[in-house]
Amino acid sequence: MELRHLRYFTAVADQGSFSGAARRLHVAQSAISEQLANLEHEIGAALFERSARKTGLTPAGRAFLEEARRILASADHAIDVAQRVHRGEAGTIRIGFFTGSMGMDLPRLIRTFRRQYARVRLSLVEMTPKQQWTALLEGKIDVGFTRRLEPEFRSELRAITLHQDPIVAILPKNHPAAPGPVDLRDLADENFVLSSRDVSPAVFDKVIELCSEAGFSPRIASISSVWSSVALMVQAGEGISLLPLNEQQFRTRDLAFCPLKAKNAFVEFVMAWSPRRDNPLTRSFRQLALAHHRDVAVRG
Amino acid sequence: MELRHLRYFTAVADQGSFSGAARRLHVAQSAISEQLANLEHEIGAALFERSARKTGLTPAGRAFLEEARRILASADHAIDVAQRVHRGEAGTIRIGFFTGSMGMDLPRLIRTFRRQYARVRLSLVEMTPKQQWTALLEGKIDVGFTRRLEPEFRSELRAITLHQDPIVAILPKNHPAAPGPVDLRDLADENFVLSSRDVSPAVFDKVIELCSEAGFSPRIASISSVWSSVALMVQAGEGISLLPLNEQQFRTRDLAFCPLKAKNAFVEFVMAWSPRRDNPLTRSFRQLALAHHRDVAVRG
DNA sequence: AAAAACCGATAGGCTAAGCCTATGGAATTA
DNA sequence: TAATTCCATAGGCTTAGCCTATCGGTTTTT
Repeated sequence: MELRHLRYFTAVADQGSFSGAARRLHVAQSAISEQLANLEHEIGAALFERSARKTGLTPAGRAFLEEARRILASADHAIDVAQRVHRGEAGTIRIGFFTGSMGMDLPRLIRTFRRQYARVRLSLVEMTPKQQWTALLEGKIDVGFTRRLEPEFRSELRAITLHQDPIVAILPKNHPAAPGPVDLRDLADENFVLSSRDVSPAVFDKVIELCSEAGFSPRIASISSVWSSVALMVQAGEGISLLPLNEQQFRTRDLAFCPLKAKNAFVEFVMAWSPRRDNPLTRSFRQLALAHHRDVAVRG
Repeated sequence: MELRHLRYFTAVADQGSFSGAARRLHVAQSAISEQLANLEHEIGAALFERSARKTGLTPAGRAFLEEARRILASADHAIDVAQRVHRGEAGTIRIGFFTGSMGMDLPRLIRTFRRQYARVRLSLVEMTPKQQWTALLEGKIDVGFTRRLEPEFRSELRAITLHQDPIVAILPKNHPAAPGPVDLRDLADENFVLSSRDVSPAVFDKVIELCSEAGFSPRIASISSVWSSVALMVQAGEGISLLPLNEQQFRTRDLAFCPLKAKNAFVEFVMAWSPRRDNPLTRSFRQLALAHHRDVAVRG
């Protein structure tokens, strides 16, 4: 079955006549006859009742007509949708985010965008900062809220810094250094519970860098990939941790979050995209995100 | 655009490769290339990003893919629906009825049928008994609840009598003949408000026949096509009326409905259909209607 | 570093699908 | 009865869609 069959079929149904439809479609009547015979043969049921002088639908034909109209309308719609997306008037923006993005008021940005671009769907995909880079390259997401890019991605991806996220020490409530500000040198002999480098090289490397500037290399007791298990470990006395402030989803009563004295204790929160896959729609999303974030930054 | 384009398109989208799709569809890779180039040209937007080694969708392509899948599914569905209707498993039964049919417990029949044939839609069309005959011939309805057929339709249509509907005299409350039983001869000098012969020849002719048997031909004061205006006329003292009992939708306080003494004061309530357009679905509907009516008759 | 493998685009030829004109049978209209 | 209108069918033509083969480009293998 092809759309041609449906076009012919609906034309005949509309006109109530094969030859009438042929005139309307600017083809010979025999073409209509042949195509509809094929269609009926494929379906295995008569769609028309042919009696000389008058042509009407069978019950099966009436049922098929409803569907045929719907399909033809959908076909037009499909082309229209593709064109609108091509022009940047509609579509889906796939957004990568990670736990820490939520602290940055991403939800409010989403709401703002939804209001302004009602025809645009937003699809949110949770990924680690590192996963987002490759996802951007592969075109699995259009924009990523992630950490500063590793050098190997700098040529292929663009990124703009939205925020400097302070790194804090996470200590048991009763730790002598709490509540800070903490000098990292005082923590040199602690065990560290860090988040995996696979999740966010930027954070991991920054932690190592800070420790090294403080004159030691951290003794790593355990590595974890999710915030909740880091919290659990620290509470359990397994060690202490250093993490960006915004990655903490909820403050736990039993933990202290202590600022560091080091002035470069920050990791960047960036919005990244692939210039090679740029398109009008994601461009306007980025623009709005930037404006939105400036707005938030000024308020805060 | 043809369905072929959509089949090729979704295959490529699924396989992530032109040649892969070609293998799956058992055609040459060049055929895929050509057809998709045509499709993209018609839409006016690229649907795929071709880079050697990897082929992915553009944003427009992703949007189009959703629609394409829907359309292909609809096409399968359309064929399926037509086949089911052809086999009598689904479809729409278009039923003609007139005011009097409601008195015959048509609503309950509808409900019963709906329960048993959930996939079948019933479409109810109000028409006069006479309109139903031609509608049956033209295939505008599948079954009609109507009055006895005029002779000219007897060869083309079948009808089965469900009920004999007594004709009653409709008199002002204080009329001397009320509440009956009435001998028609007592009404010979009255003015009559009758319903139009165009609405129901059976009723009109029966009324004339009854009067003629009573030895007079009725003086017709007014002819009306709807019950409510007949009631209005009689209440206003314009005349009296003779109508089938079941065509009265609601009893009005100011009117008397009086049985006649004549023993043939009946018109038939019939179910009619066109044997030429018969199909399994309407056949089973008729069967159920018959059983249902027997049931009602026994109870009453 | 060269070779092999794989990708999609393109060219040229072939075939069959779809269209055309012409005709025929059936029913309606003049 | 003749003329008209309907749809089906036959036969021929054109072209759309498919095939094979090849090319340039990239990745993978050797």
